Amino acid sequence: MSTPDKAFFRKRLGDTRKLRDLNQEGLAKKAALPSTAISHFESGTRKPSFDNLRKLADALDVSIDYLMGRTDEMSGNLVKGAEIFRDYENMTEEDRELARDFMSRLAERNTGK
Amino acid sequence: MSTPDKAFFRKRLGDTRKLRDLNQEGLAKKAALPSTAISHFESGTRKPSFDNLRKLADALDVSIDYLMGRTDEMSGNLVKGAEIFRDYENMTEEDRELARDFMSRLAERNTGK
DNA sequence: ATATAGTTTGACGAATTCGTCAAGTCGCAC
DNA sequence: GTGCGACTTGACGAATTCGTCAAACTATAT
Repeated sequence: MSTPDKAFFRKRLGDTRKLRDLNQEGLAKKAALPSTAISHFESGTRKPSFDNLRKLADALDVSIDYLMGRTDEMSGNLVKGAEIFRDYENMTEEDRELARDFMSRLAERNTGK
Repeated sequence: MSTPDKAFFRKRLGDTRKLRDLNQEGLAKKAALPSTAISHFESGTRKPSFDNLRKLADALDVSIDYLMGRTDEMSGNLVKGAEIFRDYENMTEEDRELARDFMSRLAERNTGK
């Protein structure tokens, strides 16, 4: 289950980058990182920090679990509107019901239900 | 933009740990980490390294993307409240703005911001 | 052979996390 | 009040990553 191998990460990072038609410099730019950092990651001399891991996943539009070899699904369900989920978690259950109603009503306008 | 703030990880870690009926010591043992490390993570004074992030996700049996707030999926099953995401994706961008506004307003009642 | 693009490698000080430990806080039971 | 379990906080040296930079290597194309 667990994949304690950083070799997985190295390979997945490089493969995904090429899949996106990016060279290291291109990915570096998208992720706001120095291109040497990308090289260090792909050649296995460094492991990314918490923040940089997220930058990479964001730039490549894949899940972190995929990059780390914990799943074979590239993107699962990436959150598009993460902020509303954050809001949702910060509500009382009472307000959550309000929120669910409101959301479903807006959605119904398009699903024509 | 699509990057949840660091507070998200803190909250998810603690919430998931409690969901698994573990105290910090219990999670520490499962993840082979000192319990003080768990505390530092949940109180936000440290961010986990590449290796420790995986240990936490393995011990809690959730995806790393969930812990980091990049997805609404814990492992394979949809989390409560996920239906609002389906709704969100079915809206026009115009309505999404309405939705975001409404959600943040409800959340603000509790975050006091 | 020369040039260029892509990548690798290693060094440097700065910053952060590492595990370990001690001491402190908080709530709750007795 | 006393004790206890759960959690927090801060310090310490060790280890690792950070960004920056320079140098070297590998193809490929001219």
